Amino acid sequence: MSAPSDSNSAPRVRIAPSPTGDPHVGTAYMGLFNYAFARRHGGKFILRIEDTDQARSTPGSEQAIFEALRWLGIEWDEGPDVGGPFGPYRQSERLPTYALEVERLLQSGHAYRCFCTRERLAELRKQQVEAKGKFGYDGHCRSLDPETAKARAEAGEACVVRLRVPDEGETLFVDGLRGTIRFANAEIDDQVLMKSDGFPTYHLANVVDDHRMGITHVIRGEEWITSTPKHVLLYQAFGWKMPEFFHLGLLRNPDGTKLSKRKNPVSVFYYREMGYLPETFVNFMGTLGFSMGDDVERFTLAEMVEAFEWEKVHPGGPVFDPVKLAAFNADDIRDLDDEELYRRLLERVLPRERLMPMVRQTKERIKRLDDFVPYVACFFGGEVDYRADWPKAQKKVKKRARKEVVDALKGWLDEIERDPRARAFDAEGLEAFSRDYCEASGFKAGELFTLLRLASTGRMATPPLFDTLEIVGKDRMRERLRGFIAFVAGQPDWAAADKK
RNA sequence: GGCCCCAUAGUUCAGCGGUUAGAACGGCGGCCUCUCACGCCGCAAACCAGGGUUCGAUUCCCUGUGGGGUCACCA
Repeated sequence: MSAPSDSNSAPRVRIAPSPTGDPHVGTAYMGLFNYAFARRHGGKFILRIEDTDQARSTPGSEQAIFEALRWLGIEWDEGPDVGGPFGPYRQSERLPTYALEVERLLQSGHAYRCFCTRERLAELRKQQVEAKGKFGYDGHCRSLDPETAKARAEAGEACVVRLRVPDEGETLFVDGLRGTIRFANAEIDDQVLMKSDGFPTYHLANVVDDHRMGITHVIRGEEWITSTPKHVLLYQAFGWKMPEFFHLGLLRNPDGTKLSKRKNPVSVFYYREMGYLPETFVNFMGTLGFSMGDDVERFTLAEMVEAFEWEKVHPGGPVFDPVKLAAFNADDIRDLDDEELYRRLLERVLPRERLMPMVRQTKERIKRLDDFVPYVACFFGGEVDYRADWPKAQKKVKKRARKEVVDALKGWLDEIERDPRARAFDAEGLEAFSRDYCEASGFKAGELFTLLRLASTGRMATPPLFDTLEIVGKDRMRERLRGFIAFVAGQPDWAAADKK
């Protein structure tokens, strides 16, 4: 049961993405650094799926993570699909382990059962916000007698298990990139370890698995710094040897905030579909927060592995600049020989799966086979030119103030992430969602759909809108709509000035 | 707001006590050229501020400022 983690044995590292939605660039980024470190030292790189959030996890996105990482050439040694000596590598399959460990914590008094309802917690939180005081659990159930608490739980009363954090003193750890980081215990919340549905939270599952899988170095994003003391407390409570911690800077949007799909494409698949070369993409990620030194910035994965050391890693959060990525990509495309480029074009741009939906759409609208290409042009590439047809679209919304239009489009863009029907981005779901959205926003279908049509294709005459959007794809549509919104916002207002 | 992290051109990185502070992307100008792109040449562009330490600070320390993260029965 004890893990093989002598300080001089080969390192074991891991990434632990949760399978919710599209494979995130941030996951690939952390994967790259973990991979590079592991390979550099002849260690193992493990992929563990953290699917403890039953509400958000989806089976498809686990596959998507595999696919995205493999596309980039970031291969793992142990994982749910390839197996390994410390499996299972999917947390939903390790529930008994967590139950066992949590019981130990309960018995040693490092954790306690909490029967507070969500309502009470919400109320507590509200008061804390109003009082502008400290946030966090107030310790209501802390002093419950363990035996009676146990009896209540066994009688079926819903409860969670919380970590008992000392009131006094401080908890510290050494970050390999940032030095010693210390937190006053009073600042640390009594973190929930086990949810009422019997699933562990990230904090518990993460520490238990890292220990049991013999993880020696935890390399992850700096968003985790604040919760690391909780993990440290857990290691101490269990009496386990702690791994070394390295918190990398977070990838940022151009405005400096944490990279998010609201502001930037964040799906690895977007970059694949747009035709970035995987080796280029990896190289580009490797220039963020890492440097070979000597002003060298073009390198292969193998070269990065060979050169990898923590002294070359910079802890600040880099902006992910798609313009520079595109420049790298253009450069690498030029370096491909013609045969190779042709092969990649076929594989990436013209595969059967991608073309087939377009074939169906186009069939009854083209007169000659060759018309196909201009007809489907709007399904490829990034930006689209909507300026020519804008006056026509504008007429459809001539009674609206510019701001109304902009807000409606922004709202739609925001909502497609929240609404489950739109999230899948298929024609049927999109239509249902969009019609409801019209109702809610007070826009007529003819108004909104016209705007979306122009934004997505640059034209006023297209196949049915929602079939079109499905083929254009969510990420591409998001990009185009962002561009369109900026364009409209930059137009002079056309509605009468007295209109509210 | 509390706590934590970070800080060199617009952006990504070099620098690791003494440099005309270097490169890439982007920007600007030029050359090449039937156009565009490529290619080539050049220009502008940075050490957040104030205190220390030191013979000497972009570099080490402190404070401030700015940016970011985090404060869930999400990870």
